[in-house]
Amino acid sequence: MTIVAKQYEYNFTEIEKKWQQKWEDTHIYEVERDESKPKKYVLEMFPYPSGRLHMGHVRNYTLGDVVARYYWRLGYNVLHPMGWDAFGLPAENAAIKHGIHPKKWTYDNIANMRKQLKRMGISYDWNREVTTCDPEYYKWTQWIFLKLYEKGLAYKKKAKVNWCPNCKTVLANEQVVDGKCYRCGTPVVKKEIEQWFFKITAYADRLLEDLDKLDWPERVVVQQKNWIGKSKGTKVRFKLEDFDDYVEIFTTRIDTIYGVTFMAIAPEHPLVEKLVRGTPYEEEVMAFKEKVMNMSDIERMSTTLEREGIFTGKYAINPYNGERVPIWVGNYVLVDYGTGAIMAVPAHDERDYDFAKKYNLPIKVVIVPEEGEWDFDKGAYTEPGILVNSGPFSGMKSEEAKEALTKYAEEHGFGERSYMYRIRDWLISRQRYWGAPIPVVYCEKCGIVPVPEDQLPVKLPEVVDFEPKGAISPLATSKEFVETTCPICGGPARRETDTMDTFVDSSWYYLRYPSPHSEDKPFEEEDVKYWMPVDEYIGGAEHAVLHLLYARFINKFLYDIGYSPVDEPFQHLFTQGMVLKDGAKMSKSLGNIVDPDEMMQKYGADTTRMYTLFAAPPERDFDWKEEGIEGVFRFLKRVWNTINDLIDSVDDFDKELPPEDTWTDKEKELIRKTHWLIYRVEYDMKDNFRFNTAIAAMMEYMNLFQKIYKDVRPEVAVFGAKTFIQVMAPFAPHITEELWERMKQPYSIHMSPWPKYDEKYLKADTITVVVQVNGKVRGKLDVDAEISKDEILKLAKEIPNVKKFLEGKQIVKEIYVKGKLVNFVVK
RNA sequence: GCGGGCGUGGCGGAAUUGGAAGACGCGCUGGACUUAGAAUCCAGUGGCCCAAAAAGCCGUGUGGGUUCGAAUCCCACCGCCCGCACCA
Repeated sequence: MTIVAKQYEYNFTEIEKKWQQKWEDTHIYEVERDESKPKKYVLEMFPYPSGRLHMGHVRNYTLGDVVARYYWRLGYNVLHPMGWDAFGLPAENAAIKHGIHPKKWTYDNIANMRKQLKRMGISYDWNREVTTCDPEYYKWTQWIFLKLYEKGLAYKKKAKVNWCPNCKTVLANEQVVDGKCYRCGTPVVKKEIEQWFFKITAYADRLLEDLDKLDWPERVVVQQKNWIGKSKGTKVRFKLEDFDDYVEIFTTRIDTIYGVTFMAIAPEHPLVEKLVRGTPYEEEVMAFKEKVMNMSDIERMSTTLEREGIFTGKYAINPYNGERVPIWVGNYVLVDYGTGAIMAVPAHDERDYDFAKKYNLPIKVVIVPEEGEWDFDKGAYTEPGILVNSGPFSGMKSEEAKEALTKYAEEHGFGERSYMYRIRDWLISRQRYWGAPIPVVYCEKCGIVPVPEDQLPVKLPEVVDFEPKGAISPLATSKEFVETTCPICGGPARRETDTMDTFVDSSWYYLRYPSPHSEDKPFEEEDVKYWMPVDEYIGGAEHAVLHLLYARFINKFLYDIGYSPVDEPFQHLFTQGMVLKDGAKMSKSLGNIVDPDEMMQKYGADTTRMYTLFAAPPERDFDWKEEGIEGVFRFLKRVWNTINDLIDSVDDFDKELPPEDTWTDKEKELIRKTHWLIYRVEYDMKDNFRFNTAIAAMMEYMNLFQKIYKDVRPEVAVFGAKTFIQVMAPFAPHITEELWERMKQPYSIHMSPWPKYDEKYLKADTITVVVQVNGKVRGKLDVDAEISKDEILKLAKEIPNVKKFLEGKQIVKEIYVKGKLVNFVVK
């Protein structure tokens, strides 16, 4: 048993500082476009500069760093940049609360967080730092707006929009979760205001189809698919009985149209008023409409809300069979989906069924199951089946009937094939100060006039009254900002005072890193052509339908107008799990925050990094445990002591391994394990970043190394130690760099080639074969790897314990799985 | 309700994809070194049976199935997490 005699002081603070300085001085992580080398673009979602890094950031950026460092070692030219999603409400709130200017607040926070990231030893190319609130950046955010406007994809309209009374601004649909503001949780209310929108719906089909090209987590893909919510169906126009007008409906179940017994329209539908005006129904119907419209979104969206409705007194005609169909107003019909009106088929739709039961409307069966019976007293039959009572279409199967009925509608001009989407256009105006101004002016003569490109950026004025004013942006208080001249006629004009949603800023930042200093273009063609797409994008899954959808949209647009070289920006997406404490998300109010600075001070950056990787598989949530980080700290100290002890006893660190035929058993064991380690870590890197098991392999290796390094020749031990720290370098960059230097190796370990394993050392010459009888382990054999089946079966039968179980039985089958096990099946 | 994921020791988690369940770490127990502790090192650690060991039996949410062999595949059920949810 060998015990490390000496303890070496592991002064991580000094070591980490020393190397961070040297990396910076020698610019080793700075990268240039180089067509002669293969590239990798590794990107982590940039943070909002809140002022302090949290453990979620530490985990996120450590993951990215390991990947980036690994790719460097494989010989790639690696782009690994960092920046700041620097516009946003908290800066403005700080200004209101503490009287600090949002700009100062933001830049102070950035300075602190940049320091924290450097202290973590992340391999960023800081020359490429991008800050979205920098006029040199938002100039191009505004430019993108102008390009969208030019193509008719940015437009202004008066709309009922989501308003957060707490944040005092409007929100996009994606930013409303369960009827509440995604940021502060306040229930949103509807407000009718003129707002700017981006026409993301024009890209709905491509955003949907191209999901198949991406190497993304299923979960995120599914979320985007649901959000886009495409469904295939048929539009049908039902003529009104008393007017020269019609009700248009959308249905995915045109095969049930002979079963229509009423129609239901949304209370907000413009037809409602027209149908009942001046009739005895008017008063009641309008009262019902009021009642429904006064409900909050939360109430209205509630699944427990009872289906209610009211008859309008009017009828429409089913164009297929000429039947008169009563028109109702229903609270369950949504004005902003489909056409805001439905054909109701109680026999084959649960909602219509409930409604019909409640108001005693007829239930007409037009679909029966292909096999078996359906009891319509119990509920609607909503599955496909065979059509009955459907005129000439009776007897057809649902799928076939859908085609035939749609074709019929098209031929007779009262309907056609149609697709509906759940996704709405992206509302991008915000009534707040700290954002990129929308580059538009309003001229009395010329109307809406986009600011010419050569006048960008439209700069934010420094002095304004930040106090929110309701539906008016704080920018409106700045006379100097608002009052301008029209770029067309030169007459007096007013600037748009709303700013853009911060998700616009972050929808293209990955394109800026390749050319962060470009002055007359958002980015250079050769740069993005070389670097794009992002090969590895790492961040939280909470952005599934926010940032990740917006970024895909904006990139597609830039691709279409010839700027982005790729139609999808993020080839591979990795969504990491959260860091919890005591089973809950860390938060100030719960008082369960673990501070990264504190951890780095107590254990060092290497330990903190490795613990966040070791604690759990990276895609899973994990609970922060002080004992856990101590375990990793112990491991690094063990590495430090052992390798320093070796270093003390060796002079020449560059000696070749001795010839293979002279290797002792222990040397052979250590050399084999070394190859195994490289293989294991590579395997885990490739298999979805399984860094937890990669680190486990390093620990396993160290356990063996420590046991036998004194019993092997120095060159063998040095080979093992060098390989080990080379493999560990992407995970713990400082301690490995220090040990590398102490082994007199050329700077820097992080630019040294990744070690290679040799297959032949992965297989041992002797293997342990398990011997089973009827599937139960009864013995083991250590045998030569190349042993024949006959031989091993013979040996197996001689094991006393196996013999015991074979005695008096008849062997019906003998199984030998090469290198693994023998199984005797006996009776 | 629909869709997706998961369920393994006291805990976090392994199991190279159908072949020794529990790697690695934490925790715990015993020991060495120490006046003592911390640190470090060594040994042990799924349960049952046993004074102990060997041998044996049980064991991957539950019940069934396929297979020589199942944590892994199939069916049913239970529980947890995530997403969607009157979408016509």
